[in-house]
Order: sequence, then C-alpha cells, then structure tokens
Amino acid sequence: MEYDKHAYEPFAVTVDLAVLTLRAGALHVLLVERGQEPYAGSWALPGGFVQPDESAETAARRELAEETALSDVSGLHLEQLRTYSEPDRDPRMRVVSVAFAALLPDAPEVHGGSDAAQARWVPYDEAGPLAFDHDRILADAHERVGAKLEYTCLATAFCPPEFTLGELQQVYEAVWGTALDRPNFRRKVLATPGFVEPVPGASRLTGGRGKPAALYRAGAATALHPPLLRPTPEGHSA
Amino acid sequence: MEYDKHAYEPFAVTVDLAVLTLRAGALHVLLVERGQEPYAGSWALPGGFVQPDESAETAARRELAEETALSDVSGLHLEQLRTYSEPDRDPRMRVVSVAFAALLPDAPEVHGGSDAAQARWVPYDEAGPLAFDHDRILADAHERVGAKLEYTCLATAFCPPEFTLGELQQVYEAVWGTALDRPNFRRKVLATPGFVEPVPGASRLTGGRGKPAALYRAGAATALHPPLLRPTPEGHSA
DNA sequence: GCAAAAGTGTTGACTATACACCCATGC
DNA sequence: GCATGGGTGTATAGTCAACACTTTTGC
Repeated sequence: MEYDKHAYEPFAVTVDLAVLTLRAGALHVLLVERGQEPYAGSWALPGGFVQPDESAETAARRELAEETALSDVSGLHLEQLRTYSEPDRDPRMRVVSVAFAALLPDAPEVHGGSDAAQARWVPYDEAGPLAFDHDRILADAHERVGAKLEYTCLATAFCPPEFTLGELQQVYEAVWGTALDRPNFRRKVLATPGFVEPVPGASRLTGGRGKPAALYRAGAATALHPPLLRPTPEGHSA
Repeated sequence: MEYDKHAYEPFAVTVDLAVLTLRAGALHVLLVERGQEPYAGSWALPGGFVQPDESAETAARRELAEETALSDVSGLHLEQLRTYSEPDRDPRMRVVSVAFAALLPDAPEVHGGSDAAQARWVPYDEAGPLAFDHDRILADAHERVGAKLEYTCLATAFCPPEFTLGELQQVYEAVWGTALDRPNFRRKVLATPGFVEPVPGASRLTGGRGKPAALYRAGAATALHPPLLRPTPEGHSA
C-alpha cells in the first residue's frame, strides 16, 4: 500500500440520504429539487460533501439537520447503506458517495432548508425517476430497511417515543406493503423480550373511535430472536 | 449541492479486503505484513487505492487478484461491507476506505503478490491486533458473513464447484463456531429449492475413511426461505 | 345499538429438534 | 471387526397462522 498525495486524481466524497418516514400510514421519502445542471429540475436525494474534519456519519447527520430543519437529530436512526463509486455516476467529476438511510418518527413539514431550493415529502411509490443513481440508492434503502425490520428492532425508529402496537404494526405494513394479522403481530412483539416495554397505565385513542390502546416505549433489545419474517408471497417451501 | 473541484481538500479513496477462506475446517483470513510506517511490521488487511477509472468493486477485485495471485477471480464472491471514514483513521492524510469481504473456496498458498512484502493465511482467531482500524473491519466482515449465512446461499461461495453436504456444513460450523446436527442440516439444505442441486451419480471420499459422499453444485437460488438460523446460545424466547 | 379499534383465546397444521439407526468405505 | 463419515427415519415438543370472540370507546 503506497501512499502518495500526488499519485492519484482527487476524489470528491459525498453523502446521500434516503430519509424515510411514515405519513398517514404510507412510506414517504424526503426529496429535494435540483436547481442546476445536471439534472436541473429533477428530484434527488438530499446530500452534500463530506468536510475535511468529519466522518461520513457526521456529515450525514449534519445534512439531515440542515434539510429537515429539525432541532434535534441526535436520536434519529442513521444507517450506512453502501458506497456508490461508479466512475461515471456524476458527469462532471469523480464523486464517491456514501449512502445512508435515515428513519424519522414524525414527519415535520419541510420546504427548503439552507441548502436545497425546495424539499418535499413524496410517497415512496411516487418517487419518480431521480437524478444520478438515486433511484437505485432509494431502492437499496427500502430493501435494507425492509430486511432489517425482520431481525432487528428497527421499526421503533419510525415511531415517536411512546407508541401503540397498532402504530408499530403500521410501520411493518407500510414498509413491506403487506397486511399482517393483528393478534399474531401483537404476540410476536410482546414475546420478544426488550423489543417494547409498556408505559404503565398510559393509553391513547388512535382513530378517534375504538378502544384506547396501551402505550409502549422502545426497549433495550436491538436484535429480534426469533425474527419477525415477512409473509412469503406463496408457499413456504417444502 | 454545490460542486467545486477546489472547495474541498482532496480525499484518498482506498479499498480494504477481508479475504476469508476455510483451511482444514477453520476460518482463515488473508493478511499482509506492512513494510513501512505507520504500523511497519504489523499485519494488515490487503488493499490499495481506487484508480481514477475504476469503481471500488473493480479496485477490490483487482487487488484480490494481485494479492492471491489467482488466475481467475471473476467468480469469487465479493461483498461490500461499509465505508470507514473517521478523519483520523490514517495518521498521514485523509483516507476513506471502502471495505469488502471476499470469500474463497480453496486456499492457494500465497507468499507475496506484486504489492505486499509478505502475505499469509492466518486463522481467524489468531489474527492479532492489526494496523489502522482493520481489527474492526475484520470483525465486521465476520459478523456480516455469519449473518448472511442464515438467510442467503452465501455458504456455497466457500465451496469448490462440486462439494459434499458435509463440506457445506463445515462452512457453517467454522463461521458460526458452533456444531450443527448433521441429519437436520441436511434436511434443511435439501428442503430449500435451488440452494444445492445434486451432481448425478457423482460421489467422493472425504476423510479417507467412511462412506463416499454425494456431490452437489450451487443452485440458482440466492435467498433462503425459510432461513437457516444459528442456534441460540440459550432459551428460544417465550 | 352500531361501528371501530384494541386485546384474548383456541385450534390444527406445520416445523424443528434430538436421537436412534443403517450404509459404505479404509484399515 | 471396528472406526469413521454419509445418509434415513421418527417421535415429541414447539411454534405459527387463521379466525372466533370479548372489551372499550365515539357517535
């Protein structure tokens, strides 16, 4: 491994963020409108350059704070997806991008932070063709989050500090795009120690009507044993 | 998102490889001895710079070919782990490294490719303190591979084109560090369509003694449904 | 009362585990 | 024969999906 500051062409290192949240029970992603070429007028994932004194994770959290204008992004779940480094992914120069998925509990309205001309929450299914390779990054983010719901406690990252089991179930249903059986979902969640813990005595009305639901907090566990597998589209093997 | 070639300090982008294989039933990793400061004399993961015209994946495969001196690395499994970008991870300059795990079926002896002074297969457990943050990269590689064995067909990447079910089981046992019940392992593998397919009529002696084992090839499937979960160290939940 | 949403119970089918047993080979 | 590793069978416990049912609220 030879190190020589002049032996290579400089690379730009950026971060791109797939910021996901649930709005009205549907998965949404934060997009920004590009103001300049290339892809001017197209929508893209928010992102920006990694500064010389920060890691990609730090840069991602900084960009997230700028784009969402949230007062506190320190508790949000940020997950490194992978790095996209095709030489031609940006037509102007060599840009290596470290992609992240960020999970938000509530969806504050966003209409332009400091960087972007315009920012918008877009339903995942309507996130049309995006600039650069961002369609692929977004698809990878969806796939990763969907997979991690199966065997980690990640779903609580989409929920506010106190939530009902119905809201937690909505996370699974929105990300996976399938309906789940409520009694069975409930049992699986409660059977996993440390996934959620009850808030004593607290309950809340959810849909206006119906029985008030008990409230839960995220527990200490991070992994799910056994996993909560998404239903197979067809037959379960032999 | 502003792009300006002069607005940032240049980053070096490298790849680091955790090359894993099975030797005598035990997990081994390929290490190279560093010849220069920093960490001169220490062992490190092989790696090198990403060239201006190649992606990180291409660079990783090129480095893999150089380090192992294998004639054909095109069929080997290469998996991007994550990117390590702490500002101080290399004392000399800003180096962002994209880490990969590579899985090799057989372990050719390696003693210095073109780059490294010396290369060696080291048992995973004896891979002492490594240079830079390579201990962490190696641990992340092990964790990732162990997890992917559960729900993908990755295990065949450790096996030669034709292999016995006993050899496949050894992969799981070596990576997970646990013993598995042979009859049950066999059933699970064969119950997953597309995991392995029999080589008609072929069989081979394995340990010198014992009944010759039937040979199998890797199948077309990539995902495992249902997953082959590693045994829980204790109680299976409620 | 009725609709809606939360929460509980039950049953039958499937699956996994642990273990006993048989087969083919080298020595 | 006997040790070694491959391959088959099976009984029991456990788990899961499906669905019926009860509870508590708003209207």
